[in-house]
Amino acid sequence: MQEHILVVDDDNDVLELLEYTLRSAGYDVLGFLNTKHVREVLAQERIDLILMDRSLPDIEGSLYVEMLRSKNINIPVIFLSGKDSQEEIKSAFLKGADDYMTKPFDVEELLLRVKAVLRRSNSQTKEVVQNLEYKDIALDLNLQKVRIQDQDVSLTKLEAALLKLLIQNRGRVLDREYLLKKVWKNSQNIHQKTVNVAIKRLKEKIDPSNNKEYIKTIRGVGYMMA
Amino acid sequence: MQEHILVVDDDNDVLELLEYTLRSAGYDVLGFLNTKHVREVLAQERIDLILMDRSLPDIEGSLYVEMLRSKNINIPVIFLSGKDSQEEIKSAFLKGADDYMTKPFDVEELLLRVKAVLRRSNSQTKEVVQNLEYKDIALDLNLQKVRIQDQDVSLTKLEAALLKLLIQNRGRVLDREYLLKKVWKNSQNIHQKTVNVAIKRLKEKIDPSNNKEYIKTIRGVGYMMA
DNA sequence: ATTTTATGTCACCTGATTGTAATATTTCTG
DNA sequence: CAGAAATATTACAATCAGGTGACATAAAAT
Repeated sequence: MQEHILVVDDDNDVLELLEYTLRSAGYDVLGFLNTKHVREVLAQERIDLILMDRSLPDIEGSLYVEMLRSKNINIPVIFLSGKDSQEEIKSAFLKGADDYMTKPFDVEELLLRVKAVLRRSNSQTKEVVQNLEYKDIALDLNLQKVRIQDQDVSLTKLEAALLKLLIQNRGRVLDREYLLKKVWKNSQNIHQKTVNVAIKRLKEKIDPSNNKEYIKTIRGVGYMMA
Repeated sequence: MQEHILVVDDDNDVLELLEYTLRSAGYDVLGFLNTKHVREVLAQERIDLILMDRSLPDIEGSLYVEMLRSKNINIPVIFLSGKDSQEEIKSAFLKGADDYMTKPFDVEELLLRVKAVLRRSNSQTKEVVQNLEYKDIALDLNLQKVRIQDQDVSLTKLEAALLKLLIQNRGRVLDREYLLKKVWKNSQNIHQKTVNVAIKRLKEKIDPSNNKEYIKTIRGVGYMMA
């Protein structure tokens, strides 16, 4: 999957250079001239690395990173700075930097350092898939199977995605349009009837004798799990 | 737990300075004047970080690291070097460096960079280059061999890396994206289908008669052991 | 430099999955 | 209860995911 890099630099020329360079190297780049909206973005997007100028209009970059670290946001940070004194560099590391480059920097070296930092930090992100439960159904999203009353049933990708959504939204009716958007994602021109069939197939898997009523049909609307 | 740092520098004065500095900072330090016994040490001890001079008597430091990386030894490395040209620095990163400091260096900055690298890599490289077992498979990572029911089978680099990852994550499904990142590392533009072929070849090696089911395919997701 | 080995890619095959359309059944309304 | 609308069921074709063997290139060994 593409890696996402957030860049903050108040010099528009430098920012554009960084954006261009990183995009050319295949990264997804979000560039900002100040830190105003950075918190929101971090809350909403998956960011793998932050490149940050130190001298920003609103706040000193390393102070901002120190604040992030204090909020337990441990995304790797590489500082870019015109200041190259030992003291400046050391204080940046103390505030949570992963690397520090002084301007003017060689873009190739920057790319290599970016890569090096990502290599170390990424593998740390072993996503732990949480499993969901509903009544006597235990959905294992890792193995894509359900355990129902000590019976293991394996699901297909589609079935697993459907069941996950239903369990996550238990008590809420999910209409076909919503299901198509969430489960079938970008696929174009999928008929709403397709949902009916998919639900039917899922029902058959998790309740072959058809006496459990895990999934309820809400006529005229969609489906739900009680 | 105390962290173990291996230092290689052919200048005895520098080596002693590094040993003293790092020990004072609470690390366990193993110092060497050349790379002769490094491989053995790596095989026996848990090493968390390597500090390496580039100009060594027996081999250029970055070439040595490149060799280690090619053997799937991914312990973080910080280079120390008198050479400060862009080309030198870039080539070091290309060969697998995590950071690069030019001599003469500020010891405090060195300590901070050491700390930064260790912070990122810690959870990852906790294990010694150890041998792993799974059922009746014993994987020897140093010799790149498996012993299966008293049969020695030699593996390729790729096969060993794959099998290592699978065994380490037994019970967990590893998807193709994850495998590409961990096993194929930085290589760009590798097709996900390539994983299928690699797994197939590994299966063939460790289970020629194809009746053991060591590696299970989870359709739509990836592969797992157990 | 030559030979061998390792590895990525491709084409093809198989079986599983899934969308669709045709048909049956249920549910709702009057 | 009849008729219409919604949903369930079934069958079938298209697609897809993964396995397999062949081949070309890259890497390693000699």
